Amino acid sequence: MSEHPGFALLLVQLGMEAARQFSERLAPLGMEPRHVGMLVRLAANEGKAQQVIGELIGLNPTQMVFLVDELESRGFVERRRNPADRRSYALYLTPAGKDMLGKVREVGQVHQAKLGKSLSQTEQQQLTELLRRIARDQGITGLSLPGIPPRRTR
Amino acid sequence: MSEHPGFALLLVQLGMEAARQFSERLAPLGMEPRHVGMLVRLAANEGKAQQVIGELIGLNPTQMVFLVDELESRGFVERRRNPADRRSYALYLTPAGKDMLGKVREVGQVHQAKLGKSLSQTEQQQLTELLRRIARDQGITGLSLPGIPPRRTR
DNA sequence: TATTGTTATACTCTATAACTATA
DNA sequence: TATAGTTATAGAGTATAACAATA
Repeated sequence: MSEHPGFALLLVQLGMEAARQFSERLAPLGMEPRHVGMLVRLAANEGKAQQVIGELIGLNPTQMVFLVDELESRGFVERRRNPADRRSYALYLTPAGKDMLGKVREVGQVHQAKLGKSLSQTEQQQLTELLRRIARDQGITGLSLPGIPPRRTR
Repeated sequence: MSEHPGFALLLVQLGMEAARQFSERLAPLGMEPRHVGMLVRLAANEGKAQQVIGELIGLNPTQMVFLVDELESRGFVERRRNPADRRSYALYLTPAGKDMLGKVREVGQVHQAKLGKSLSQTEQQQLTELLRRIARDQGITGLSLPGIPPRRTR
């Protein structure tokens, strides 16, 4: 087990390492993985209610409050009252948020390139295909990133 | 990014899922991933000092105290005073600890089989080979499992 | 004085429950 | 009464610092 780890253990270890490196590479942008999950999901679901977006990312209402607070205070996300139901907020990406999302995607590409630099292009495609098959089989659909929770500083 | 995730994101997501499932499958044995890390490392390093083992797993002296406490109270690990240096403890697996390690390895095999059930044997070998290459390239050698920390109940 | 293992403490993360304002 | 979002609080997880025994 320790000498010749199988793919199950390798997945866990590489997953942790990939997350750690991604987090490190996001740091210069002042972003963390949980912010990325939010921006990506929001880009595909603008105008939906805060808690609806939260369910898509896998965050509860409480976590959403702080995460949206952070991104709103940095001008990446906007809360707009829904006139039809004044209890709920509709969430939108601001232009600055879209810019940041672009930068984050670039970081993601560099990140993946460095992670896979010992594999050929063909091998990277093979790997992606194999992992996708497992993910589909295991019912992994959402964009769940290590859910480091929001900080309490308003 | 959300539509067709690359292997970097897939690694993170599958790694988290694999860890979650492994943890679930260990539960009937009353074990958690951090215990497994300890037993596996200890099997290959019996008689070494507590803090030396700790470094191999990536746990600090404080965490080691609680983790060894847990495993010792369950009769899987034994602390023996080192006559040459009475400050340090040499750690050993008990027979019960070796039995448990065997069961844990079985769980690990079942776990991997279920995780890879949508891949052929050949594909599983391909995947393992590709992941090993990345792990080697990224300098991942140790047996680091999600380091859920020990509980404070003595 | 330095080191092994231990204990105490503070800090962060996370989940849950209580609260407000609208419905 | 129920729901969206918010705030408060308590429990776990984690890192760090202080401590006792031995070297």
